[in-house]
Amino acid sequence: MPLPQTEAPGHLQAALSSRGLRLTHQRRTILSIVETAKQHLDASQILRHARKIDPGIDRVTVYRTLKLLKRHGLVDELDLMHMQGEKHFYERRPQRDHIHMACLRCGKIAEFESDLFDRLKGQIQRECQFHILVSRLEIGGYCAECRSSN
Amino acid sequence: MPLPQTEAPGHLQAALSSRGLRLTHQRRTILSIVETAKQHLDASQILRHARKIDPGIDRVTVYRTLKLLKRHGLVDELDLMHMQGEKHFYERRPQRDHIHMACLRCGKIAEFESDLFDRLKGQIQRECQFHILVSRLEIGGYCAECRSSN
DNA sequence: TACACTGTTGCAACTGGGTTTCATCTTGGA
DNA sequence: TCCAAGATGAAACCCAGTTGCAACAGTGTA
Repeated sequence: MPLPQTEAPGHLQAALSSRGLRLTHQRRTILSIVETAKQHLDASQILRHARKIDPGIDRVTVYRTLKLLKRHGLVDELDLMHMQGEKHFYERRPQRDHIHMACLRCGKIAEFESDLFDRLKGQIQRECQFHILVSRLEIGGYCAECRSSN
Repeated sequence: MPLPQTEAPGHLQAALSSRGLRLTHQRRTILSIVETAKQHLDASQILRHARKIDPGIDRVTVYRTLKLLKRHGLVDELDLMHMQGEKHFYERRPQRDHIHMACLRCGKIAEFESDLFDRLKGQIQRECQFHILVSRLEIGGYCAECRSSN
């Protein structure tokens, strides 16, 4: 489940400091991991990566930083249909929202962008008078490979 | 956040027994609660309701039954944007999928059905060759009342 | 109606992701 | 360089959900 290439390296750091938040070593470390991740990582994976750079970093700091990033809309939290227990996964917020499709057989996660999705959100904003801040569309089912094989 | 009226009372029980699953007292109790719920309930609320009918019922049984119902596609599990910690909420699976909108200010949950949503899922099935079993679209933001007041 | 097979229940102990508390340390502006 | 506000680490904690196991109860069969 590769993520699209980082649009702007250092973007998260810039976004944090422009909001007047402190850029500590630990935050820089965590930010760079989230920013360059090739897959969706959960908190414990982020911690493991972070400790390769800064062995003293604590899991509490990872949780706190992720919470901060989420609160500022810089990362999105995913459940990926709870395929792996209650873990949450994180990805930097993309320019354009996408849909996550989780194959319940092989576990692969695919992403998909769609005009229809954008239009749907527009419809909701208009018809429900609902101001959207976050949206999460997760789909569980079987991917093309798993459907054909067997 | 009222749920639409139960289409077929006893439907969940019928669905379970038609699949060859045992209809125990405890299951009947839990099923009737889920079936007639006026809001989205989490496991502990379901347990509390169930104990009014059968005081001996154990929370483990509630968890196991909800898992069973979910596995058989009879109920859907919702996160409601994690507004209340890591609780999961349950609703009997509706005829037609709907979107959940969670107001991050007042906590109200609204539901919305849309042709665009159905078309979007159709597009995914076609273009991604992905066979959809479950889908969950949750939106967080501000509802009409919270936008206007203040 | 009784039997027996097998799935289900209740209990207690456990798991694991995430949070709280608090003393200590660091950041970034003056 | 100084220092107040904010961030960190360590340990204890919380709590939703799970597991292992002995006892129990539906359901099909005779």
